[in-house]
Amino acid sequence: MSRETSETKTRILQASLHLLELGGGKGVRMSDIAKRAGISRQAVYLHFPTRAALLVATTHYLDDLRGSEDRLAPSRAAKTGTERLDAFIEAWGSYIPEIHGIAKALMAMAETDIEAREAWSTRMQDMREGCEAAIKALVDDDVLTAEHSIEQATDILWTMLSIRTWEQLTRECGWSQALYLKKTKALARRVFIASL
Amino acid sequence: MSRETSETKTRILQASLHLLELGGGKGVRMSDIAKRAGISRQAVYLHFPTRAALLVATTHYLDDLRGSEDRLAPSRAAKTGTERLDAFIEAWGSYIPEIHGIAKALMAMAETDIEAREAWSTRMQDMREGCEAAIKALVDDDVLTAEHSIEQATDILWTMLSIRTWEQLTRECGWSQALYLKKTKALARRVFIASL
DNA sequence: TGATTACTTGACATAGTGTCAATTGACATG
DNA sequence: CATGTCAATTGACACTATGTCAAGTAATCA
Repeated sequence: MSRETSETKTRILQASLHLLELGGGKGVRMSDIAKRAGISRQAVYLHFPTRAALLVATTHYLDDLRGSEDRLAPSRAAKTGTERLDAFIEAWGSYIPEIHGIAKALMAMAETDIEAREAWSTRMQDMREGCEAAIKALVDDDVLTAEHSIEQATDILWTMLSIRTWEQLTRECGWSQALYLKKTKALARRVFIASL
Repeated sequence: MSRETSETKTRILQASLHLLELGGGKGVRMSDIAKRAGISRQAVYLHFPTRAALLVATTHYLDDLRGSEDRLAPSRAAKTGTERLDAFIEAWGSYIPEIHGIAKALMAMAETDIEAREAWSTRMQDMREGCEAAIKALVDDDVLTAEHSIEQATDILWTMLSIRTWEQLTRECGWSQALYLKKTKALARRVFIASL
């Protein structure tokens, strides 16, 4: 929306993003970000009122950079419900590693900070809409498993595709990104598609 | 193992457990615990060197209280693999709400503290063994879906039964505990059992 | 020349963990 | 009774990180 972003503001966002991506979201302090942006710690507060606000702004900055909307184009263009499900998992699942650092920081912050919690919640709600659209495409094709309502199926897909689930499978279980994508797609088909 | 737990130590653990269960793991401070145990904040450190150590000790205390081992008896006694899978989900899934508060605190601490991370990791690894046993029972009955190796099936079940997944479904999606159990069992059958 | 803007420096408040030293009260033992 | 020990108390302090405030500087614009 609002352009007119000052050069320094952008430098701060770049610094924030870089450190967050690098360190996997681990303890990135205001002073770290300031140092990398080449300004004093206090100057950061001239642009962002709190750490939470900076983290939130960083996610928006990342979205702008990576064009999160465009990623969903193939999903929306899919001909069949099954294809759409696959495409959505591919798109979101491939986006996760890129946003993981910042997501982790925001999730941690959300434990204590309301602003951060709401920002995170909104983002996840957006993602949920993608899940719902994919599920509805299955319903349109009349292939959704009978045992799930649309809402419950959406809940399940949303949970399968959560960042925490991705973390557990790739970090704790050591799955490669490719394996994660392949298995998640197969799992989703098995769970949601009736005609197997 | 080591008995000889002093009365005060026990009071601290009780206080810790109570506050953690109550507040859902939200910001329970050393001073809160001390106050509830009826001693000074500094006195807590006479019994537990760090907050992390206290949290870890609290989980062990909870296990002793609730007899986490006994819960798995029905699972181990199950006749068929499918029954075992159901019984394991029932046992662990019912345990989650009881440990959720302390688990959340420990998970949050694990982000920064090595001691906490290792303690948590060990507990989750224990749980994973239960998953593996359930999966192996399916293999023994020759009903495990062909597409999963034992290890991958274990990974998937482990993730399905993670605390994060429970949190998402019951907290974010508003599922009741009963619905969570029912759906999780159904999902596990659908994913792992071939002869459907 | 003077005002405005962006930034700097240094000091400070606050919150929470963890440490330390000096002290108190209870109880046990020679 | 004297002594020592143990558990706990109090108060002070170090440390880390966020966030605030005031005073000063340097560049730019009118």
